[in-house]
Amino acid sequence: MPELPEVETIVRGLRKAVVGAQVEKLQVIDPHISLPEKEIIGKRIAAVERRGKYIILRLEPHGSLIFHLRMSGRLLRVCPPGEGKYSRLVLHLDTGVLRFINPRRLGTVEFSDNGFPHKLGLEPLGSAFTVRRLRGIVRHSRSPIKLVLMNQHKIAGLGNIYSAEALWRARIDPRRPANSLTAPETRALHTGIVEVLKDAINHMGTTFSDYRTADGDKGGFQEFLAVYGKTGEPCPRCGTEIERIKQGGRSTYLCPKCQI
DNA sequence: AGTAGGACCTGGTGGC
DNA sequence: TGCCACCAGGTCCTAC
Repeated sequence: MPELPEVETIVRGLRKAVVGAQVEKLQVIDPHISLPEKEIIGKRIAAVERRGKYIILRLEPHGSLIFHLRMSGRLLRVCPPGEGKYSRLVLHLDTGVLRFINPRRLGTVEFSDNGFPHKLGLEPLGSAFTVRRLRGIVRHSRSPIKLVLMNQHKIAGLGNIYSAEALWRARIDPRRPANSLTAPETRALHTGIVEVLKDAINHMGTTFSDYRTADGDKGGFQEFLAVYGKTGEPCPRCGTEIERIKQGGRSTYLCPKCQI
């Protein structure tokens, strides 16, 4: 469920609380999870980082635990009453407990001893993500622009909500072939992406149902969505009814009048 | 190269 | 209450 802003919020919440903590015990509840206990028990957490939608707990002196929450996972330092039901892994730290909650079991956790093992595209909030680089990404594909934005090998961190919202901000129809975007449209899209992600981080992400911060709180950005999940409601810019369409098997929301 | 469909999993919701 | 269809912040794989 979480996209970049939600994962970033979780990472910031964890960072404050678990950096420097020592892992005392691993409680593996889901038999699908296999971790090398010897590499983890007794280690201290050196850092908490985000790459795309992955959460990385770096251990001292080497190794890391890498989580991906997929659709419904949570990583909770504070677990509200009754919400520990789908705990699949519990990390007992000398400063408290960290729960990996994963109701649909789509989320993953793995140990890596040699860096980050996944290939990902540009970080949209990194300094390398320039208009120029976005132009380079966009003009080599005839796929619909929304699918390009959601491709983690190209840009890492955008998912269904924020790609739809960024396209609305840039007034671009999500079905447009990526390589049909003009230079001004690409510039507007770059701005839309960066700003929607920053705005969402400032509100601790978007909570529909599952997502919680590491402290168990809901995000607040759902109040500020323009199109996502707003079928039939008026476009905040022009008042036209928001439409829902399907792309790549996922719902996309758009304003049929001001996204062209 | 693109795109559709299914697989992985489980739970919530709305219609009849 | 029961059953059914469809929905879900993700990603990977196969097949036209």
